[in-house]
Amino acid sequence: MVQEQSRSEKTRELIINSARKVFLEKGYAETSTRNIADVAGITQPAMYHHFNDKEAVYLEVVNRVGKDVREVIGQGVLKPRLQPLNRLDEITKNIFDIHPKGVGIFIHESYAHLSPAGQRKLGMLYRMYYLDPLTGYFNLPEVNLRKEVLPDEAADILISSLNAMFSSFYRVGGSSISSRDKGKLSLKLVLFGIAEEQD
Amino acid sequence: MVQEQSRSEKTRELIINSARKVFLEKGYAETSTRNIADVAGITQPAMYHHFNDKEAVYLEVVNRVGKDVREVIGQGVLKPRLQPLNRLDEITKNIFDIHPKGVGIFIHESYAHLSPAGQRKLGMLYRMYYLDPLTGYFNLPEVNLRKEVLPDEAADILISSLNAMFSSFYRVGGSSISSRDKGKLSLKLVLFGIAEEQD
DNA sequence: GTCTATAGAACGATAGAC
DNA sequence: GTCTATCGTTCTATAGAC
Repeated sequence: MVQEQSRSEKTRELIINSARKVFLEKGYAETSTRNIADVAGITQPAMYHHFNDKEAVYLEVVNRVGKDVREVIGQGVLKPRLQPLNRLDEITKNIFDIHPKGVGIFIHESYAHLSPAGQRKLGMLYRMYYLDPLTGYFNLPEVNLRKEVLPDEAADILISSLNAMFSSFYRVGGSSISSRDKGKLSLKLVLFGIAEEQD
Repeated sequence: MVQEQSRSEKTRELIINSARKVFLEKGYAETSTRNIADVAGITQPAMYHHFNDKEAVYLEVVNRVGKDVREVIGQGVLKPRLQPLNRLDEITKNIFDIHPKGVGIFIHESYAHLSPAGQRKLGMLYRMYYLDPLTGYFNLPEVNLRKEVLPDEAADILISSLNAMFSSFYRVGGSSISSRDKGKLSLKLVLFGIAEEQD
């Protein structure tokens, strides 16, 4: 049952998709409502006919992006042919493909600039679309977490630590290895550490 | 040979110490020149008699903070009585004591808001005061790094990953363990990973 | 050396014509 | 539903009196 889209709905979608590009690239604080309007090809005040304020646009974008993230995590967790490590490698690769400048600039750095209500909502969306699906991976029987770390903590640490390596000043593994292998190496470092375990 | 401090030098020191508090707490972008002047008890334009611009104040602050960081790392590396892990635990505790909101908000998040010359200088200061001293630790013969990771990469990963855990939405180890033990646990997770190594 | 006053730019958001 | 015009705020930085 495909519903015909009104002109207003089309413009609203256009704004969301334009905002998605800019918010993912620059984060909430560095994105102006004029940036979004320019990409959408409308004037800045026209945006306010479709959304109450900048925060409402952002949270709708997080909702859209989050659904994509949940989808790629869900796909990855259920791939039975792959070893667990390769499955997680595919998951994290897909997450960072969605976030060209990392997850932190899109989610974590935006948090402080929202209203209290917006902060609560962002925390909820982050948990629902990023952390809970990843917790599903760490709950798999074939994944062995260290006993001090709970599955939902592991999900948060994984995203935050990978993001830190992703946007680091330096580059892991030297300049000779491909970015694909760097992702896999970063993942191994988060999972198994940067040092050899002592006896 | 103690030199008497002129009034101008005293005001300059006052500005730097006030700016240090605010920059460490909020980072470069969220700190206004009025914030700094208010804490110093002067008017905002008076600052411009002592510094060319906001960036110059920030880079002088990074220079001061950085010297303190190099100092606590140097002290920690040379403590021969402690086991290497306890030594690194003491080092990272002291680094994060200097940065009440983490290293990232002070260094990494400021980078994008500086001029190209300022970015080069910040990168230089970060390497000189944070990474190089920590590389000294990872070069110690009793520290066993994973073979894929070079000592200077380890230094960068350590600071970035600890910072990510420090400012994470969630809290490692549950609410029952003290923040002191959380620091030690976070350090272990960076060094040895969050998962059990496979056979 | 520090002040008042203000320039000049960017921002989020609103008013009101069409 | 979209536009032009503009309000009110905040920001870095400068001009010029004292």
